[in-house]
Amino acid sequence: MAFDVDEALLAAVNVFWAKGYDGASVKDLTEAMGINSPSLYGVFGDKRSLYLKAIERYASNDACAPLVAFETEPEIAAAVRAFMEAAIGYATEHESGARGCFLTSCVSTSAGEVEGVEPLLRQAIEETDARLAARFDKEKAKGCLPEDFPSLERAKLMFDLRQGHVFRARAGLERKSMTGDLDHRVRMVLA
Amino acid sequence: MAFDVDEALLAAVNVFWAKGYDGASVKDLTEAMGINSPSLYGVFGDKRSLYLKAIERYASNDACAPLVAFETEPEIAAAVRAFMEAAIGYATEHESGARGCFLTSCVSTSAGEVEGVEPLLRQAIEETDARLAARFDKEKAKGCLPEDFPSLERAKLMFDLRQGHVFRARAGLERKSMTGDLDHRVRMVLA
DNA sequence: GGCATTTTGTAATGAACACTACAAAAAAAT
DNA sequence: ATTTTTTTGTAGTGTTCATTACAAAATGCC
Repeated sequence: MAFDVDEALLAAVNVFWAKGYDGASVKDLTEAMGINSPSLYGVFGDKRSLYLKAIERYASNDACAPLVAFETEPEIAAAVRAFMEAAIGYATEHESGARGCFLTSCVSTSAGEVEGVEPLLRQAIEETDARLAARFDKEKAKGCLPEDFPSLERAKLMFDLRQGHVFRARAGLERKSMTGDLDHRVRMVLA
Repeated sequence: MAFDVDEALLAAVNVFWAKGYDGASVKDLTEAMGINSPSLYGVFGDKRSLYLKAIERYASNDACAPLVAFETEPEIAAAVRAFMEAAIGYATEHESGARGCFLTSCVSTSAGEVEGVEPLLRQAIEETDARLAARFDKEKAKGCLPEDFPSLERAKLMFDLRQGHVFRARAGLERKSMTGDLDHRVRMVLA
């Protein structure tokens, strides 16, 4: 039976997320993916290529969940809050059991060692910044935010705050230790 | 000649920082440390024990540089800014060439896999939060901040903002892309 | 100076690593 | 139905891994 490539790739994300690139063996990967190593090499190329594909998949899907929350909530302050809450929830209660964020908590480690990783990280950051800023620009066009509202800087601010939550979650801190100041943070973003 | 244990440990930090725990071989470590493997095992125990000691050393020394900047600057707003600038500088221009922060960019990855790491990370975070909060409490006692100023929450905010810069630095983004909004961030920390 | 300890230098150990080979079975394509 | 492609299942390859052994040299301690 031909295996479901996307399902296998998602399984690979979860292994890399739990163990990092060097800590995840091809045996770990093939077991989680439910395929044999010749199939892994046949379809994905090699371990590093699989890793790059895993990063791309994560960056274009999972990492976007808080973005989607931000984009779909109609009122902007509620949208900022939704982003933060989604990010915290995602980092503390992922269905795979992994904590933090694959990109920040694992892929970062290999940025200087595995060729091709750093550009992907940079791209993911820049695209997230841009996507967050685009929502702010929409609010400005509607007159809900001032014309001189610094969309990109506030987008970066939201992204940076998320990284703090991610690190805390990875270190095992409780969700509720991260939710006490969200009102202030939302105000900070929209000030 | 007996080797300098602290110098060797610092060299180990730099290797682990560049390659992560699994990516750093004992050969890499002994070469950088300038000792032979029986000495590494004799003095430090084994690779994992060395790693834990490297984390502790980093957490009690290097990770503290922005804290020291925050604690030594007499005026509180300038102190907050000094923290941010020191954190950015540290993450982008470390003398070893490493980018980001050892704890966030590398140690995080092994949090769920290497026994003993997660408690150290948690401790480092909590101690940093407390140390930042202590400076705020001092300012409150002096009457420079309001009595109801939420020291711990703002300490956490500063720490979380730092994580954003750390991730960007690790991904290779330029220092100047991170410094455009510091005024706003300082204001929000003290609001 | 003599003895004890540490370090060097080197080699070895057993296991694990990423990746490939290949025949048979299964699935997909025609 | 036949042919082609993919996958399974298994084993093998050469290298690397963390760690230990051990003799000789160097250093530290009394």
